[in-house]
Amino acid sequence: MITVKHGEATVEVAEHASAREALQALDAFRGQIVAARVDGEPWDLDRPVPEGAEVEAIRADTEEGREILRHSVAHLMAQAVTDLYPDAKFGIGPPVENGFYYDFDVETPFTPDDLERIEQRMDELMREKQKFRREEVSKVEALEIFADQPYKQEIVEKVDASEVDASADGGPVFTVYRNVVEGEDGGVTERWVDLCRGPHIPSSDWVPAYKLLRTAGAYWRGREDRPMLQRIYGTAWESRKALKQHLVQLEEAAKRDHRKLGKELELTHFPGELGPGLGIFLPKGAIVRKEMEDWIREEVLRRGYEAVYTPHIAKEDLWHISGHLENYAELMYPGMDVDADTEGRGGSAYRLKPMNCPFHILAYKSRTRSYRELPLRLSELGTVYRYEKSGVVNGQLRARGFTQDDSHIFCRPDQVVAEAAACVEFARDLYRTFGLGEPSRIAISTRPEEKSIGSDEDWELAEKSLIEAVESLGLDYQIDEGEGAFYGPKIDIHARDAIGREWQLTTVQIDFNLPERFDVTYVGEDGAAHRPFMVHRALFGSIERFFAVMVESFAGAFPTWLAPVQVNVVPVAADFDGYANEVSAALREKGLRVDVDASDDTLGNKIRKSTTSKTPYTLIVGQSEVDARSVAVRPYKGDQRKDVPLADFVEEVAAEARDRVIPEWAGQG
RNA sequence: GCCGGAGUAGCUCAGAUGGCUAGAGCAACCCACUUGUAAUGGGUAGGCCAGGGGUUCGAGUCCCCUCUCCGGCUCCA
Repeated sequence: MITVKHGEATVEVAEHASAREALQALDAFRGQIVAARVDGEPWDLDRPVPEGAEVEAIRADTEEGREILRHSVAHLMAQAVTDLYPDAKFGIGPPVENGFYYDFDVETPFTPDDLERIEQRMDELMREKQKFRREEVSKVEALEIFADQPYKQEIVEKVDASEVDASADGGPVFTVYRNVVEGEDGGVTERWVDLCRGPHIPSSDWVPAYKLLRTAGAYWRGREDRPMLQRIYGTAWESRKALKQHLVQLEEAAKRDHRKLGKELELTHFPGELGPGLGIFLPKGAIVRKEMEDWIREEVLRRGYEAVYTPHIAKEDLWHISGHLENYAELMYPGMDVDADTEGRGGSAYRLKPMNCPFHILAYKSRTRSYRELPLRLSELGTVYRYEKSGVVNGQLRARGFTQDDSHIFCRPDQVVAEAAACVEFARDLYRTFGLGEPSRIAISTRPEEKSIGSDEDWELAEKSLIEAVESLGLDYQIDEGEGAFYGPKIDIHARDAIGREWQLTTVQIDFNLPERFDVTYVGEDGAAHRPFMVHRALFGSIERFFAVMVESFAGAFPTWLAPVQVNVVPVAADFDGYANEVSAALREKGLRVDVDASDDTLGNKIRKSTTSKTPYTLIVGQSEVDARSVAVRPYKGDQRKDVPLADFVEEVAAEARDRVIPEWAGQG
């Protein structure tokens, strides 16, 4: 007998008892259990537990439980693919957020029909009630098992056995999972095997709900110089209901696509004539954008920033000094040679700016600066151009020309922490104002392994400062190793939209390199020249990107203060156009954006158009409203109200717009 | 950039296996209707079928190249 425990509870079970038996003995096997955790380590339910183990259950409806399920379904999918395409070589198949994938090297890419066939085969495999049998093997054995699987071999080869296990004498260091079918007579047939840490679901028929979603190309190990494999994405859930919910969520996301809504609501336009990643804000989109810009322009001034304006192009030399041409060249548009003579001699090359920093530095350097001036915060809505790879542009979310609400704060080293913290606070205000709530994630990115400049000491100090800044605000954060910019570490702030999707928005970066390269100085109290630190920060990140997030988060139904048309006045007949115009004038007087629909459409159609354009308020006016000097209010969301005195409505909506109210229904579409 | 898919009217889409002057709904414009809470009726106009090459008696349809878009990879604000 051995002892197992679960919190306070302790119980004796037979030697070699499985995790399942242990949990049952502990009365902890309740609900839908997918696996166990033994002394903190994820554990197959049918794997024996050691003496004295702390055993816990992993429920299927937890993130950990779903990961295990998805990983197992990935195995079943790969097995189905191997059955249908015997020559397929398999790559890796991990769980990912909301699903899983598996990569295959196959002759011809998969089609949607193939996915159906694979699903059918998976259904068959599931009915076979295959067990996932765990086995520990040595490196030599692993290489033998995967003799005809070059990608698996590569994974095995890469691992230094001595690192995985101190017993580097050929002892077990890898785990493989064999999918086996147990016959009636106790015989076992092996169906498939994969290299895997596990754990897995107890049996293949345990899968409650799954669906294959799409195929895509993906580089082996994510490296462009390696072969392109065919990836199949799928999802799996603890219940049919949960799967359904997820699929509905995907549909909901598709409905909110800012490219689709941008077109439907006439917000933005991407004419092919401009080229990929270059868009136009149509009048209605421009209003939303202007409201965003107005807010940030007011706020930066309120917070002690000073506005500057800088050009969009500059001589190439500038980008040599800044280091962009050495570290960033592939993202810059090529040079424009101008002023050369007919032989091509002389002249200068110019470049479109991919960043605003050097310009703000030159603004700082326009004269000698004193320590008394610091921190000096320069701010601009700076439009930059980056030659993004053609495959990555995505509407306004990822454009080749975009506008950063960019600021560079020049400060003394002892001011860095406070300035960085103030930026994070500023970002929180921004998210609250725009209906995104509190940041969902704050990530501090450290020095990249390659392509970075500056001394280790400076990097360390800068990284420490950012951590200190976030900690001073009492906020949680995570460290993203090696994800910093080439000139310094950064804080990236993420937020969730109305349907729970996370977006990376704000970036706050510390830079000690550009001040060095441009020889930026200030005169200290001691009369000597000192080097300031520079904090780069963009709170919206990119105005265009944030705009796209707003469109998707509000599903195009903007709160009143952002809505392109805030009030639409609909007279029930031409006789009332005069009063409709009067109503409109009263609202415009308060700075509200109002349309009057004096078209000869039917009332029903006018209301329909007003509603489908997601106008916050539609006012219906006819004889009774004229008589009472009132309006009938039909809000986009909420109850209709009749006989609202005009003066009251004007005050009410003006206040709502002025206070930038985010209504409760925001984000419901 | 790479892998796959797709491009027909301003928008959403029909146009099997090549075969008459390429269709519909919405939007636009004109006419009539003058409306009380989500689509009034009639008419007109609108297409180098993404662009360019080919195959063919004949190409929106088949082949090749280019451009653009979509889903991913990689990268990123």
